[in-house]
Amino acid sequence: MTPHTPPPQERGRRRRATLLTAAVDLLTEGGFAAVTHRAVARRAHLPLAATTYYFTSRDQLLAEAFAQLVQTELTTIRTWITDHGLTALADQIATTDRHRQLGLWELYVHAGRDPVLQQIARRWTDGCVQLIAETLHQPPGHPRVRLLYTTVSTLWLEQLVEQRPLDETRTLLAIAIENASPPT
Amino acid sequence: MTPHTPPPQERGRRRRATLLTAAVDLLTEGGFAAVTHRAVARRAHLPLAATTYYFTSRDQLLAEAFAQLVQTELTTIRTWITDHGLTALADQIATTDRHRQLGLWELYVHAGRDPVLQQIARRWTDGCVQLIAETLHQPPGHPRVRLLYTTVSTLWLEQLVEQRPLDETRTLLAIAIENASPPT
DNA sequence: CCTAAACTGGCACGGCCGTCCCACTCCCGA
DNA sequence: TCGGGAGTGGGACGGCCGTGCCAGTTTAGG
Repeated sequence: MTPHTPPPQERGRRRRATLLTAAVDLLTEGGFAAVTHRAVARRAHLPLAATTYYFTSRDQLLAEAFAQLVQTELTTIRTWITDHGLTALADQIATTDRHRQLGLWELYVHAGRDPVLQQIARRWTDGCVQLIAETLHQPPGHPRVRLLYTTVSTLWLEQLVEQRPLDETRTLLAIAIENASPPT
Repeated sequence: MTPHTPPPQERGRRRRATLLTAAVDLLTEGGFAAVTHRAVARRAHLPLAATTYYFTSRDQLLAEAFAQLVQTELTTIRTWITDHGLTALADQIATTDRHRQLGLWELYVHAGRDPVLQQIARRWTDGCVQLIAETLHQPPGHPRVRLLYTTVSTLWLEQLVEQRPLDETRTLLAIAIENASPPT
Protein backbone atom coordinates (compact mmCIF):
# COMPACT_ATOMS: atom_id res chain seq x y z
CA MET A 1 0.00 0.00 0.00
CA THR A 2 2.12 2.81 1.30
CA PRO A 3 5.90 2.71 1.10
CA HIS A 4 6.81 5.06 3.97
CA THR A 5 10.33 4.11 3.03
CA PRO A 6 12.48 4.56 -0.08
CA PRO A 7 9.90 4.36 -2.86
CA PRO A 8 10.75 2.01 -5.71
CA GLN A 9 9.87 4.32 -8.57
CA GLU A 10 11.79 7.32 -9.77
CA ARG A 11 9.02 9.88 -9.71
CA GLY A 12 8.06 8.79 -6.21
CA ARG A 13 11.59 9.21 -4.96
CA ARG A 14 11.69 12.72 -6.33
CA ARG A 15 8.37 13.55 -4.75
CA ARG A 16 9.54 12.28 -1.40
CA ALA A 17 12.63 14.44 -1.60
CA THR A 18 10.53 17.45 -2.54
CA LEU A 19 8.34 16.94 0.51
CA LEU A 20 11.38 16.67 2.72
CA THR A 21 12.86 19.87 1.41
CA ALA A 22 9.56 21.64 1.90
CA ALA A 23 9.46 20.37 5.46
CA VAL A 24 12.94 21.69 6.15
CA ASP A 25 12.04 25.07 4.71
CA LEU A 26 8.91 25.34 6.79
CA LEU A 27 10.79 24.23 9.85
CA THR A 28 13.32 26.98 9.42
CA GLU A 29 10.75 29.63 8.64
CA GLY A 30 8.05 29.07 11.20
CA GLY A 31 9.74 26.56 13.44
CA PHE A 32 8.51 23.22 14.47
CA ALA A 33 4.79 23.95 14.72
CA ALA A 34 4.72 25.16 11.13
CA VAL A 35 5.55 21.71 9.82
CA THR A 36 2.08 20.30 9.26
CA HIS A 37 0.97 17.84 6.63
CA ARG A 38 -1.05 20.46 4.87
CA ALA A 39 1.62 23.12 4.89
CA VAL A 40 4.25 20.72 3.63
CA ALA A 41 2.01 19.47 0.85
CA ARG A 42 1.09 22.98 -0.20
CA ARG A 43 4.70 24.11 -0.21
CA ALA A 44 5.71 21.12 -2.31
CA HIS A 45 2.79 21.62 -4.71
CA LEU A 46 1.55 18.14 -3.96
CA PRO A 47 -1.77 16.82 -2.72
CA LEU A 48 -2.27 16.41 0.99
CA ALA A 49 -2.32 12.63 0.88
CA ALA A 50 1.21 12.51 -0.52
CA THR A 51 2.56 13.36 2.91
CA THR A 52 0.91 10.41 4.56
CA TYR A 53 1.78 8.24 1.62
CA TYR A 54 5.52 8.78 1.85
CA PHE A 55 5.81 9.17 5.61
CA THR A 56 4.16 7.04 8.23
CA SER A 57 3.53 10.00 10.48
CA ARG A 58 4.35 13.58 11.13
CA ASP A 59 6.97 12.44 13.61
CA GLN A 60 8.84 10.51 10.97
CA LEU A 61 8.66 13.46 8.61
CA LEU A 62 10.05 15.72 11.30
CA ALA A 63 12.82 13.30 12.15
CA GLU A 64 13.97 13.02 8.56
CA ALA A 65 13.78 16.77 8.11
CA PHE A 66 15.92 17.19 11.21
CA ALA A 67 18.47 14.72 9.91
CA GLN A 68 18.64 16.51 6.59
CA LEU A 69 19.00 19.88 8.27
CA VAL A 70 21.85 18.62 10.44
CA GLN A 71 23.58 17.21 7.40
CA THR A 72 23.20 20.41 5.41
CA GLU A 73 24.31 22.72 8.19
CA LEU A 74 27.38 20.65 8.97
CA THR A 75 28.61 20.84 5.40
CA THR A 76 27.82 24.54 5.23
CA ILE A 77 29.87 25.25 8.33
CA ARG A 78 32.69 23.03 7.18
CA THR A 79 32.93 25.02 3.98
CA TRP A 80 32.86 28.30 5.86
CA ILE A 81 35.57 27.30 8.29
CA THR A 82 37.76 26.03 5.48
CA ASP A 83 37.40 29.32 3.67
CA HIS A 84 37.47 31.84 6.49
CA GLY A 85 38.86 30.12 9.55
CA LEU A 86 37.34 29.29 12.91
CA THR A 87 37.72 32.78 14.31
CA ALA A 88 35.34 34.19 11.75
CA LEU A 89 32.59 31.83 12.82
CA ALA A 90 30.92 34.60 14.77
CA ASP A 91 30.33 36.50 11.58
CA GLN A 92 29.04 33.39 9.90
CA ILE A 93 26.42 33.09 12.58
CA ALA A 94 25.38 36.66 12.03
CA THR A 95 25.43 36.32 8.29
CA THR A 96 23.60 33.09 7.75
CA ASP A 97 19.86 32.98 8.00
CA ARG A 98 18.98 33.05 11.67
CA HIS A 99 15.72 31.21 11.27
CA ARG A 100 17.37 28.28 9.61
CA GLN A 101 19.50 27.64 12.66
CA LEU A 102 16.77 28.46 15.10
CA GLY A 103 14.81 25.62 13.55
CA LEU A 104 17.74 23.32 14.06
CA TRP A 105 18.09 24.21 17.73
CA GLU A 106 14.38 23.96 18.24
CA LEU A 107 14.47 20.38 17.10
CA TYR A 108 17.66 19.77 19.03
CA VAL A 109 15.97 20.67 22.29
CA HIS A 110 12.88 18.75 21.33
CA ALA A 111 15.13 15.73 20.87
CA GLY A 112 15.33 15.59 24.65
CA ARG A 113 11.82 14.23 24.65
CA ASP A 114 12.11 11.87 21.71
CA PRO A 115 14.63 9.02 21.54
CA VAL A 116 14.60 8.95 17.74
CA LEU A 117 15.52 12.60 17.50
CA GLN A 118 18.01 12.17 20.31
CA GLN A 119 20.16 10.01 18.11
CA ILE A 120 20.22 12.69 15.43
CA ALA A 121 21.03 15.32 18.04
CA ARG A 122 24.09 13.33 19.04
CA ARG A 123 25.13 13.23 15.42
CA TRP A 124 24.96 17.03 15.37
CA THR A 125 27.17 17.44 18.41
CA ASP A 126 29.62 14.83 17.18
CA GLY A 127 29.80 16.54 13.83
CA CYS A 128 30.56 19.91 15.37
CA VAL A 129 33.22 18.49 17.66
CA GLN A 130 34.76 16.65 14.74
CA LEU A 131 34.86 19.88 12.78
CA ILE A 132 36.65 21.73 15.54
CA ALA A 133 39.07 18.87 16.01
CA GLU A 134 40.01 19.03 12.35
CA THR A 135 40.52 22.76 12.50
CA LEU A 136 42.73 22.48 15.57
CA HIS A 137 44.55 19.44 14.18
CA GLN A 138 43.83 17.57 17.36
CA PRO A 139 41.98 14.33 18.14
CA PRO A 140 38.21 14.80 18.65
CA GLY A 141 38.35 13.21 22.06
CA HIS A 142 40.75 15.74 23.53
CA PRO A 143 39.28 17.87 26.33
CA ARG A 144 40.61 21.02 24.71
CA VAL A 145 38.58 20.32 21.62
CA ARG A 146 35.56 19.37 23.61
CA LEU A 147 35.75 22.51 25.71
CA LEU A 148 36.20 24.80 22.77
CA TYR A 149 33.13 23.25 21.28
CA THR A 150 31.07 24.01 24.36
CA THR A 151 32.05 27.66 24.15
CA VAL A 152 31.35 27.89 20.45
CA SER A 153 28.02 26.19 20.90
CA THR A 154 26.76 28.52 23.59
CA LEU A 155 28.00 31.64 21.87
CA TRP A 156 26.27 30.43 18.73
CA LEU A 157 22.95 29.73 20.37
CA GLU A 158 23.13 32.89 22.42
CA GLN A 159 23.77 34.95 19.32
CA LEU A 160 20.80 33.36 17.61
CA VAL A 161 18.37 33.74 20.46
CA GLU A 162 19.39 36.86 22.28
CA GLN A 163 21.03 38.78 19.44
CA ARG A 164 23.60 40.42 21.64
CA PRO A 165 26.14 42.81 20.13
CA LEU A 166 28.40 40.92 17.80
CA ASP A 167 31.77 42.22 18.93
CA GLU A 168 31.53 40.69 22.38
CA THR A 169 30.90 37.32 20.79
CA ARG A 170 33.86 37.80 18.51
CA THR A 171 36.12 38.72 21.39
CA LEU A 172 35.11 35.78 23.53
CA LEU A 173 35.46 33.42 20.63
CA ALA A 174 38.96 34.67 19.96
CA ILE A 175 39.97 34.18 23.58
CA ALA A 176 38.54 30.69 23.64
CA ILE A 177 40.38 29.71 20.48
CA GLU A 178 43.58 31.15 21.88
CA ASN A 179 43.16 29.10 25.05
CA ALA A 180 42.44 25.96 23.11
CA SER A 181 45.42 26.25 20.80
CA PRO A 182 48.09 23.62 21.48
CA PRO A 183 51.07 24.82 23.51
CA THR A 184 53.37 23.74 20.67
CA MET B 1 -14.07 43.90 31.90
CA THR B 2 -11.02 41.77 31.88
CA PRO B 3 -7.98 42.68 33.94
CA HIS B 4 -5.28 40.75 32.04
CA THR B 5 -3.01 42.40 34.56
CA PRO B 6 -2.68 42.24 38.34
CA PRO B 7 -6.27 41.69 39.43
CA PRO B 8 -7.49 43.98 42.21
CA GLN B 9 -9.16 41.34 44.33
CA GLU B 10 -7.53 38.75 46.51
CA ARG B 11 -9.28 35.68 45.17
CA GLY B 12 -8.53 36.78 41.64
CA ARG B 13 -4.88 37.20 42.35
CA ARG B 14 -4.71 33.73 43.78
CA ARG B 15 -6.50 32.28 40.79
CA ARG B 16 -4.13 33.99 38.43
CA ALA B 17 -1.18 32.55 40.29
CA THR B 18 -2.74 29.10 40.21
CA LEU B 19 -3.13 29.32 36.46
CA LEU B 20 0.46 30.40 36.07
CA THR B 21 1.74 27.52 38.14
CA ALA B 22 -0.37 25.11 36.15
CA ALA B 23 1.06 26.54 32.96
CA VAL B 24 4.60 26.07 34.21
CA ASP B 25 3.87 22.49 35.19
CA LEU B 26 2.39 21.68 31.82
CA LEU B 27 5.26 23.37 30.09
CA THR B 28 7.75 21.21 31.90
CA GLU B 29 5.80 18.03 31.41
CA GLY B 30 4.75 18.13 27.81
CA GLY B 31 6.73 21.10 26.61
CA PHE B 32 5.52 24.11 24.86
CA ALA B 33 2.67 22.62 22.84
CA ALA B 34 1.06 21.22 25.96
CA VAL B 35 0.31 24.67 27.30
CA THR B 36 -3.18 25.25 25.95
CA HIS B 37 -5.97 27.22 27.52
CA ARG B 38 -7.97 24.11 28.14
CA ALA B 39 -5.14 22.11 29.62
CA VAL B 40 -4.13 24.94 31.92
CA ALA B 41 -7.69 25.47 33.11
CA ARG B 42 -8.20 21.77 33.72
CA ARG B 43 -4.93 21.50 35.63
CA ALA B 44 -5.83 24.49 37.78
CA HIS B 45 -9.35 23.17 38.40
CA LEU B 46 -10.77 26.34 36.92
CA PRO B 47 -13.20 26.97 34.09
CA LEU B 48 -11.85 27.53 30.63
CA ALA B 49 -12.81 31.17 30.51
CA ALA B 50 -10.61 31.97 33.49
CA THR B 51 -7.55 31.66 31.29
CA THR B 52 -8.77 34.27 28.84
CA TYR B 53 -9.97 36.41 31.69
CA TYR B 54 -6.63 36.71 33.42
CA PHE B 55 -4.41 36.65 30.36
CA THR B 56 -4.94 38.52 27.14
CA SER B 57 -3.67 35.66 25.06
CA ARG B 58 -1.85 32.39 25.09
CA ASP B 59 1.33 34.22 24.22
CA GLN B 60 1.13 36.35 27.32
CA LEU B 61 0.44 33.28 29.43
CA LEU B 62 3.46 31.56 27.97
CA ALA B 63 5.66 34.59 28.49
CA GLU B 64 4.73 34.88 32.15
CA ALA B 65 5.17 31.17 32.65
CA PHE B 66 8.62 31.43 31.11
CA ALA B 67 9.54 34.33 33.37
CA GLN B 68 8.39 32.41 36.43
CA LEU B 69 10.30 29.32 35.35
CA VAL B 70 13.47 31.33 34.89
CA GLN B 71 13.05 32.90 38.29
CA THR B 72 12.45 29.58 40.00
CA GLU B 73 15.29 27.76 38.32
CA LEU B 74 17.77 30.50 39.10
CA THR B 75 17.02 30.37 42.80
CA THR B 76 17.10 26.58 42.78
CA ILE B 77 20.53 26.55 41.21
CA ARG B 78 21.79 29.28 43.52
CA THR B 79 20.80 27.18 46.49
CA TRP B 80 22.43 24.09 45.05
CA ILE B 81 25.70 25.83 44.29
CA THR B 82 25.81 27.38 47.73
CA ASP B 83 25.30 23.97 49.30
CA HIS B 84 27.36 21.72 47.06
CA GLY B 85 29.70 23.92 45.05
CA LEU B 86 29.97 24.60 41.35
CA THR B 87 31.77 21.37 40.58
CA ALA B 88 28.80 19.30 41.64
CA LEU B 89 26.55 21.05 39.17
CA ALA B 90 26.75 18.09 36.81
CA ASP B 91 25.07 15.91 39.39
CA GLN B 92 22.45 18.56 39.95
CA ILE B 93 21.58 18.42 36.29
CA ALA B 94 21.22 14.70 36.45
CA THR B 95 19.28 14.80 39.68
CA THR B 96 16.77 17.50 38.99
CA ASP B 97 13.77 16.79 36.85
CA ARG B 98 14.94 16.73 33.26
CA HIS B 99 11.63 17.77 31.83
CA ARG B 100 11.50 20.88 33.91
CA GLN B 101 14.68 22.18 32.34
CA LEU B 102 13.83 20.91 28.90
CA GLY B 103 10.79 23.14 29.06
CA LEU B 104 12.95 26.07 29.97
CA TRP B 105 15.33 25.52 27.07
CA GLU B 106 12.45 24.96 24.73
CA LEU B 107 11.15 28.39 25.51
CA TYR B 108 14.64 29.81 25.44
CA VAL B 109 15.10 28.76 21.83
CA HIS B 110 11.62 29.88 20.96
CA ALA B 111 12.57 33.28 22.31
CA GLY B 112 14.64 33.69 19.19
CA ARG B 113 11.43 34.24 17.30
CA ASP B 114 9.63 36.41 19.82
CA PRO B 115 10.98 39.75 21.09
CA VAL B 116 9.01 39.57 24.31
CA LEU B 117 10.47 36.21 25.21
CA GLN B 118 13.87 37.36 24.05
CA GLN B 119 14.05 39.80 26.90
CA ILE B 120 13.34 37.05 29.39
CA ALA B 121 15.92 34.84 27.73
CA ARG B 122 18.53 37.52 28.31
CA ARG B 123 17.54 37.63 31.95
CA TRP B 124 18.20 33.90 32.15
CA THR B 125 21.68 34.17 30.69
CA ASP B 126 22.52 37.18 32.83
CA GLY B 127 21.32 35.36 35.92
CA CYS B 128 23.51 32.36 35.20
CA VAL B 129 26.56 34.48 34.50
CA GLN B 130 25.92 36.41 37.68
CA LEU B 131 25.74 33.19 39.62
CA ILE B 132 29.04 31.95 38.28
CA ALA B 133 30.64 35.30 38.94
CA GLU B 134 29.59 35.13 42.57
CA THR B 135 30.93 31.64 42.94
CA LEU B 136 34.26 32.58 41.41
CA HIS B 137 34.37 35.87 43.34
CA GLN B 138 34.98 37.73 40.13
CA PRO B 139 33.13 40.51 38.30
CA PRO B 140 30.36 39.23 35.99
CA GLY B 141 31.89 41.01 33.02
CA HIS B 142 35.19 39.20 33.16
CA PRO B 143 35.88 36.98 30.13
CA ARG B 144 36.86 34.12 32.41
CA VAL B 145 33.43 34.14 33.97
CA ARG B 146 31.74 34.51 30.65
CA LEU B 147 33.67 31.62 29.15
CA LEU B 148 33.05 29.32 32.04
CA TYR B 149 29.38 30.05 31.65
CA THR B 150 29.44 29.03 28.00
CA THR B 151 30.95 25.70 28.92
CA VAL B 152 28.53 25.08 31.74
CA SER B 153 25.63 26.02 29.54
CA THR B 154 26.47 23.65 26.73
CA LEU B 155 27.30 20.78 29.05
CA TRP B 156 24.01 21.36 30.76
CA LEU B 157 21.94 21.41 27.61
CA GLU B 158 23.85 18.49 26.16
CA GLN B 159 23.25 16.45 29.27
CA LEU B 160 19.56 17.22 29.11
CA VAL B 161 19.07 16.49 25.45
CA GLU B 162 21.55 13.79 24.61
CA GLN B 163 21.91 12.11 28.00
CA ARG B 164 25.54 11.25 27.53
CA PRO B 165 27.39 9.39 30.27
CA LEU B 166 27.66 11.59 33.33
CA ASP B 167 31.32 11.15 34.17
CA GLU B 168 32.53 12.79 30.99
CA THR B 169 30.44 15.83 31.80
CA ARG B 170 31.84 15.89 35.32
CA THR B 171 35.40 15.67 34.07
CA LEU B 172 35.00 18.43 31.53
CA LEU B 173 33.27 20.65 34.05
CA ALA B 174 36.12 20.16 36.49
CA ILE B 175 38.69 21.10 33.87
CA ALA B 176 36.75 24.17 32.87
CA ILE B 177 36.45 25.34 36.46
CA GLU B 178 40.14 24.73 36.98
CA ASN B 179 40.94 26.84 33.92
CA ALA B 180 38.65 29.61 35.03
CA SER B 181 40.01 29.85 38.54
CA PRO B 182 41.99 33.03 39.17
CA PRO B 183 45.76 32.64 39.04
CA THR B 184 46.02 33.92 42.65
C1' DC C 1 -27.54 47.96 52.73
C1' DC C 2 -27.07 48.45 48.00
C1' DT C 3 -25.02 49.37 43.58
C1' DA C 4 -21.35 49.01 40.50
C1' DA C 5 -17.48 46.61 39.37
C1' DA C 6 -15.01 42.30 39.65
C1' DC C 7 -15.51 37.85 38.67
C1' DT C 8 -17.61 33.35 37.13
C1' DG C 9 -18.58 29.60 34.01
C1' DG C 10 -21.01 27.41 30.41
C1' DC C 11 -21.24 27.57 25.56
C1' DA C 12 -20.41 27.89 20.70
C1' DC C 13 -18.03 29.57 16.54
C1' DG C 14 -14.65 28.96 13.05
C1' DG C 15 -10.43 26.97 12.01
C1' DC C 16 -6.64 23.88 11.56
C1' DC C 17 -4.96 19.55 12.73
C1' DG C 18 -3.47 14.24 11.74
C1' DT C 19 -5.04 10.54 9.69
C1' DC C 20 -7.87 7.45 7.04
C1' DC C 21 -10.43 6.01 2.91
C1' DC C 22 -11.27 4.91 -1.79
C1' DA C 23 -11.92 5.46 -6.58
C1' DC C 24 -8.82 6.48 -10.09
C1' DT C 25 -4.60 6.56 -13.26
C1' DC C 26 -0.14 5.29 -14.60
C1' DC C 27 3.69 2.45 -15.56
C1' DC C 28 6.70 -1.64 -15.00
C1' DG C 29 7.59 -6.39 -15.88
C1' DA C 30 6.10 -10.79 -17.36
C1' DT D 1 -0.10 -6.56 -24.49
C1' DC D 2 -2.10 -6.55 -20.23
C1' DG D 3 -2.59 -7.42 -15.20
C1' DG D 4 -1.39 -5.64 -10.90
C1' DG D 5 0.97 -3.05 -7.95
C1' DA D 6 2.77 1.76 -7.37
C1' DG D 7 1.30 6.11 -7.17
C1' DT D 8 -2.41 9.88 -7.06
C1' DG D 9 -5.76 13.11 -5.30
C1' DG D 10 -9.98 14.61 -3.49
C1' DG D 11 -12.77 14.36 0.31
C1' DA D 12 -14.31 13.42 5.04
C1' DC D 13 -14.11 12.33 10.07
C1' DG D 14 -13.29 13.34 14.70
C1' DG D 15 -10.73 16.11 17.70
C1' DC D 16 -8.53 19.95 19.84
C1' DC D 17 -7.49 24.61 19.40
C1' DG D 18 -7.90 30.01 20.67
C1' DT D 19 -11.06 33.13 21.50
C1' DG D 20 -15.48 35.83 22.05
C1' DC D 21 -19.97 36.08 24.22
C1' DC D 22 -23.16 36.80 27.98
C1' DA D 23 -26.29 35.95 31.61
C1' DG D 24 -25.49 35.12 36.24
C1' DT D 25 -23.06 35.63 40.87
C1' DT D 26 -20.06 37.46 44.27
C1' DT D 27 -17.75 41.14 46.65
C1' DA D 28 -15.76 45.68 47.81
C1' DG D 29 -16.81 50.35 49.10
C1' DG D 30 -19.68 54.24 49.87
